Amino acid sequence: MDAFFVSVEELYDPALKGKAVVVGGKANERGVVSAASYEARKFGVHSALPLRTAYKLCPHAIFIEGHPERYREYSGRVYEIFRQFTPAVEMASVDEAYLDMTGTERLHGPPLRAAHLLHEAVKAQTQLNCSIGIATSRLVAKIASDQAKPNGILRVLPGVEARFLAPLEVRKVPGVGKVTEKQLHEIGIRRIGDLAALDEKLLEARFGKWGLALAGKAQGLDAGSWFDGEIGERGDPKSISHEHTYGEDTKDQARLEATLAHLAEKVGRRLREHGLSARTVQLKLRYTDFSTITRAHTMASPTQLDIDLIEESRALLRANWDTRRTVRLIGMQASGFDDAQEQMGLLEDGRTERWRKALSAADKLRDRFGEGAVALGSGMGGHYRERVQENPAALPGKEPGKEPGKEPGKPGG
DNA sequence: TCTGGGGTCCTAGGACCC
DNA sequence: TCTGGGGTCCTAGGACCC
Repeated sequence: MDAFFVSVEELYDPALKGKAVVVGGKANERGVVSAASYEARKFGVHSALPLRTAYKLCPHAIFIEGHPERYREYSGRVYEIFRQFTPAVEMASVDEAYLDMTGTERLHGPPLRAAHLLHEAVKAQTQLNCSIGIATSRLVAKIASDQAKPNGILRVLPGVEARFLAPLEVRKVPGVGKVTEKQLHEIGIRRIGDLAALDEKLLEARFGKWGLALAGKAQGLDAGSWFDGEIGERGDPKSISHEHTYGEDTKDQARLEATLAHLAEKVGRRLREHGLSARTVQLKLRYTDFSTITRAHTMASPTQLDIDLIEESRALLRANWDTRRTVRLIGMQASGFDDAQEQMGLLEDGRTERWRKALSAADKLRDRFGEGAVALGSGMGGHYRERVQENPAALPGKEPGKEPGKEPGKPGG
């Protein structure tokens, strides 16, 4: 999709059209640009640029927070359109997909014709622009679609993949970022053609397994890369995480623990939505100097309960936070998943069952009244555990309690 | 410039087991 | 007693993607 977030925002507010628009947050906030309109890009604004820098480059731009729900909704709509063209659709991200069109020629005609129909269908049904790359591998199709932007279609005929790639900068290869680019430049490789001309053994010696994959990519092959394999639905996630960067760094323990509890609830909720239980909980801390640590703990049995995630992550915080240092970011991640359904019934005791029911009731309230509707009574001096033990069936977060901090979405009860 | 948030994959070392 | 080899699991960090 072209300038996806900005384009969706324009559907809701047509006055934005043709203007310099930056999605990602306010101009003076900590954060980076998620998407910039083509007008804003003229001033050098691009995604991943710090918002404060974007403001300096383009002070007249309209800065908006963005609406992730809207992007997910439109992502779902385009997915449905794609599915009318082929059953083999894989959403690679919210605004990017691969379609395996093998064997659809009788239905949709030759590749360029099919792509044109697809382009029209997306435009007609969503009013959004997209760009399409057509090729014999995902790698080349992706690069072709980049080259086709904005709002274009580009086909790389079978057999000319390497010739198409040769003049492009190595940075265009997905997987080659700042670091690899620099390393390649150091040995005199600037274009994909240079890479293709290089001896595979040399690349392997210098970059290991990754070098071998790189050699394949230079020829336009998917093999050895992460999108090696069939195009199809993505399975369950391998990790679920949330993190938060403070507006100003903090060393207030109560505040850190309150934020952590809130993050753990969000992670717990998503585990339950996916029907997953996690064995490993990871804490992440970023200090003021931007140095970042992660500390993990693996439990004997998996969980999808907020209370377990809160306790695990809090223990990690207490054991690993260097209290002399101010914290910029705190985050938590759950991984090491088991299918939750299998666990249930087998291991579930009375406590676990009551918690699961209470949490699913809370999840339903959040569905109806929004994310801030309910929260576990955590960060209130750590007394929730005792209250729970007095009355295990109590709905978590029912009592308003005192506001411990001003973390996002922290409700009044 | 002053650096988000949600992910994936890879590497490397250590513990532990047979 | 001066020290194998293979495998798995866990942890920490880092590159990279959108």
